[in-house]
Amino acid sequence: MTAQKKGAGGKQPTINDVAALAGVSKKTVSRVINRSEFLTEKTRKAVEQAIETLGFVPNPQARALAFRRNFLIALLHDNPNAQTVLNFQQGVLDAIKDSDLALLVRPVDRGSDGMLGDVRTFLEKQRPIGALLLPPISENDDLAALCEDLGVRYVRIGSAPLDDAKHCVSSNDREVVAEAVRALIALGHRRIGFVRGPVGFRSAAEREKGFMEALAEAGLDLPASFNAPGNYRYTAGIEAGEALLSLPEPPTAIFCSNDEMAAGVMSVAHAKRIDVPGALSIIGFDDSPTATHIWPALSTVRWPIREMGVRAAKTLVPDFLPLATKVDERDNGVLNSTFIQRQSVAPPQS
Amino acid sequence: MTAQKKGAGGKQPTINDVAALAGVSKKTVSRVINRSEFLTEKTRKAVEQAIETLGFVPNPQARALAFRRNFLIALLHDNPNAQTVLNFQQGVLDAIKDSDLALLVRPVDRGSDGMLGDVRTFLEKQRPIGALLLPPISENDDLAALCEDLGVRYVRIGSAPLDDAKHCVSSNDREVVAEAVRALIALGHRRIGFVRGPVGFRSAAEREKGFMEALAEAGLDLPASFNAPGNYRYTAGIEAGEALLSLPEPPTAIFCSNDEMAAGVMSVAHAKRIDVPGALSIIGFDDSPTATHIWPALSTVRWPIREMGVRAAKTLVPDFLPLATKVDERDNGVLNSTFIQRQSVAPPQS
DNA sequence: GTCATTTTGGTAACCGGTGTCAATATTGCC
DNA sequence: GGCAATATTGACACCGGTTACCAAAATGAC
Repeated sequence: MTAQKKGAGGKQPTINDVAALAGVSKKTVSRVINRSEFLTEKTRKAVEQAIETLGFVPNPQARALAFRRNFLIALLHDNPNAQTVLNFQQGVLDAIKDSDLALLVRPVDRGSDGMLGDVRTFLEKQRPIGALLLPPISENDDLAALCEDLGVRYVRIGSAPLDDAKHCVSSNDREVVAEAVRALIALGHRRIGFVRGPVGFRSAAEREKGFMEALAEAGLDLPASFNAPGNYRYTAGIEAGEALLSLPEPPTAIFCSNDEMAAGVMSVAHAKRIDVPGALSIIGFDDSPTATHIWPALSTVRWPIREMGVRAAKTLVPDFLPLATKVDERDNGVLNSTFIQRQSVAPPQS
Repeated sequence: MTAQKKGAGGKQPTINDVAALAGVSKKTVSRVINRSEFLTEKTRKAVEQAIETLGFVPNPQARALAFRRNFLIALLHDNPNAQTVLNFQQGVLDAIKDSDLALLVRPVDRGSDGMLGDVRTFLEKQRPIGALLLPPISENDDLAALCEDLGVRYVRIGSAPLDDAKHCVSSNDREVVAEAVRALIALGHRRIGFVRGPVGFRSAAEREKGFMEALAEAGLDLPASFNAPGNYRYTAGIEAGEALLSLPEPPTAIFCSNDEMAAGVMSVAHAKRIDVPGALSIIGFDDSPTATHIWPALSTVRWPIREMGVRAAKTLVPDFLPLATKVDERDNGVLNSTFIQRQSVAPPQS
């Protein structure tokens, strides 16, 4: 029972009450709150005792005003994938759990003209210590510049380093995509299709690079007809599936740049009575809930999104985190994604 | 171009700067900010002009301190469904868009012992104006009592009224489930299975009631073997599917209490080569992304979650919202869910 | 024109913390 | 013991707004 029950009407005790009770000045209490090192053990104990007795909780608004900084960090995201956002968010919360920080969430409308202005207004009004930028908006350099300009720290999350390690946490998507495609090749696949991500997305480019690398290693090439455009949406997967699976000699395996599009391709396969994985292997990317909710379960690449949230928070506000299991200076901020094998992949028929 | 570009180092202008420029006292500026009525048109214009020129943004921390209240509202959620949380969140943000409010997000671990204590600590530390409780934690009366005790307003979101209208926004799930089941019956289905939600969840109970109502109306009953337990997870859907579809006389249609379980049932049908919807119709609930990402697309019930977010915010903090399209006093806080027909439903065979 | 009443603007105190810097222990060293 | 160096603590202004209260100006009644 650490929580002291206060009568509903009873006012919250202030630092002055604590100071009076402990017989010290409010500044000393402030020092205890902020874990100043220049304190006698005896004084500290006395103050802590008084805090405990009164059930004192420092007023964050007052602190924020005095510190000229809010104890808030902002999570800026466009929402391509709700589960990703929430997992990341959970990671951030894991990291700031025992700190004084709280998390502000702010969806951003990537498309809109006023986007930059909106974010500026938001940051000016809330003045968070820092901002975390989730992809795809993390790829927007103007946003990073805006944070810089406003003196708001920032960390960008990406599928490959977007910035120096102080400002970026990323995963090694390219390598893992290559690994996944190598697995297809090892099974005997030679006609492998590709469904691209949206133009201009770094994540899409990385996945494509990984795919191409694996193909090149094996001396295979990608016919234009096997290379379908996409935009990370289910409907794009449907279109790509229609296109690739209507070819006279369709691919025996298709790598899709994300799970939703893979689900679309799989739907087309079902509609065309093409057996998955017997006649067609499919791989996606993200390990979204969809990956395990479709049948057969989708092989995919999981990026360590929650862990990236933890890492991002530690990178953003190391000085506000308790006992901060510090991020190694020499760390480059790259975390490992994993290729996950499920039932959607098998050797090609005969 | 409302945003004024400030040099990076340049300090944020304060109310004093505005007062000086406009040639009035800070009190007058404060009156303008807070839309006081006792002001000459001329004075107000002058102050607004100065604010515009300086790009002044009132410091929310200072206001919060002076007002003795934070301009924050908290969203407390356990995460059964990421998309739901995010959609609701979006609705809340729509509602508070032009206010001074910001949204704090706080996942809650329903299972953990310290849950109540954690939430208490959070609320005491952040002191938000109010809290929004998403299901399933909205069903926890202790949480509501805690808010009451701490003087934090709250609104509970539920599948049926959980509280008086001042504290609750809900949808009419029961009716719409009944409607969906009636649709099955109208198509000719007589052997209809049911996959329940988790025990103790209000939402699960409501969906079950709706299902039973429709059956009763048609003079049908639910054999025990057609009534499968579930917990809203995909794996529960798999188990339920295995059970129901292995019966000598399996149901021709199955209503699942949520989409994930419906996806599980559908996977089993695919594995057993049972044609959906030819030999088996399936209906889910939630209209989650999964519903449209599986094949065939799932008929389901969509609850107006984003709109509920808007409504919840309006109910929680009507006094902080601009021109608040006020919630009608006579409104009971119930919004309408919708039955959505997709490809997973058809008449029973022969 | 004078007095009472209503509007408006100004001053000072305050919200609950923190920074600065000086004042007061405490310790080390000769 | 005396003095310098160092460790602790406190006084006070200040963060950027708000309210309380008062004074000045404007308006209306006689």
